[in-house]
Amino acid sequence: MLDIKLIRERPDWVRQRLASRGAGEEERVADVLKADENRRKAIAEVEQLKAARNQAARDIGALMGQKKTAEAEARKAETRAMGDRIAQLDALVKEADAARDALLLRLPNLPHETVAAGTGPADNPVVRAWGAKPEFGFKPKAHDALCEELELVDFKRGAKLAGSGFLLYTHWGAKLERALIQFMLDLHTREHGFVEVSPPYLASRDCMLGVGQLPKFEDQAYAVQEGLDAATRGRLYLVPTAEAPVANIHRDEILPENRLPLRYCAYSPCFRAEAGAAGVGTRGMIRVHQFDKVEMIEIVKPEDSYAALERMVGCAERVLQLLELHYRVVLLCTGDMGFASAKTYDLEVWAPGQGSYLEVSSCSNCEDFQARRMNLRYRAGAGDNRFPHILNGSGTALARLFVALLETGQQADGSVILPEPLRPYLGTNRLTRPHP
RNA sequence: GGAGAGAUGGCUGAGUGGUUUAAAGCGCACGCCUGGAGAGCGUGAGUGGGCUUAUACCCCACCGGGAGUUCGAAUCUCCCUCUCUCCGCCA
Repeated sequence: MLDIKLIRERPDWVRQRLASRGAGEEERVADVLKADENRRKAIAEVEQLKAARNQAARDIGALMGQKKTAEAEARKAETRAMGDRIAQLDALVKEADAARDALLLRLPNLPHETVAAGTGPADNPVVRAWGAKPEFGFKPKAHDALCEELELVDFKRGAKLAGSGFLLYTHWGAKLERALIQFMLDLHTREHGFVEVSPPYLASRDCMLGVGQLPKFEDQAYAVQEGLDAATRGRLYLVPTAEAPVANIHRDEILPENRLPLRYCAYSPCFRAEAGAAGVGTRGMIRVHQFDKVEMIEIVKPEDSYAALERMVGCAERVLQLLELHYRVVLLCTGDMGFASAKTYDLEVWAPGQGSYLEVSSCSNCEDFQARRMNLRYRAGAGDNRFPHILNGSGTALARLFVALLETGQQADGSVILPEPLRPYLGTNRLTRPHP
């Protein structure tokens, strides 16, 4: 969430940065300022009364001590009415607080000044590309055909088990999925300095609010219900990304400065309801309700966060480089960025069978937007607690990486050659039909 | 799921309605002392908010979370969460 003091002191700048997202959010700034003013007025009034009540209580205590019972009773009687007034005003403060927070929690982060202005994916500048589109002496197949022929994924039965958008990996497909997860975790922990964690796959509402997944995007999450008790729905959510639990590991803490940067990586399945997304990308495994992902989270001092973002993108790129996949890096423009992010790079891997690039990683610097929501601070010095910056990045998302790997490695005979680093994990250098 | 016990500041740990609107010890920071260190002595130190040029002063709130009783709640009542012990169920 945005710093209310920043909004108070530089409302025009905040409006201008919000406007760059092109969603009209800048119109909410006036509402926020009004709500903030209401809140402060209510607080000032009730606190004055409370100070008076506290003084009265002290006086009564002293009178009782001196056995001046009559005076004490008289003082009690005149103080009694104050309690009701305070209760009323407290309720007003609570209301004003909630009103302000409701607005603040729905305002997106401010795009960093280095982010290109734009309105959609077409305006995302390509920062660099690595490798080249592979050449084939034949017409490359799409991954769904390869999956069926090599029995890597059983789409039909996956849908039978949980509905459209759920995958049943089989034979080499299941092993390849597992191998990719392990390969990426090994890479990030051994070479990139991340600490591996394995979080719960359900996250509390507070965690979801903390990363900015809620309250705006409730329709995209799977809310679970505990047993038959419908009242429990909305307390826990299936994680849409490991970012939700992992970024919140230190919520409500004040970290010693020397613990930063904290670098975590985690595997988790990711569950996305993505209501009403029929049409584009519904075929195969490019857009599904559950996919696997290895996520990187970094908590850093503010002055280090943009260098950390570049580094994190490099860590994600390293995965694709080692797997010998052609990809490009794009900088998301102001109109295409996620809610919590100040600056985001996407990695798009080439999928020859699709004839298009697929997003397999998104690395974002959320600055202090999330730290503020989750009340995570670090001690920069005596009496100087600050919000750290939090970054997240996929390193990388599966399913689509799986697609690119199959489509890139496919051979004329229908088999798929694996890049060298995966071979030890699978015990083979080539995927073939599991049986004749 | 059932029964019981517990949750206090960085840690330990007092505190069952009012000079305790959080004692004491340890640890911490600074100062004095010392050639230096230690010991000793002294001082200080939490979080958020309001008011502010101010991380100064003053004020409000915070003893797991929420509600209540009261002039006044760490303390009494109710609900919830978490931890520990035991029982049941379970991979």
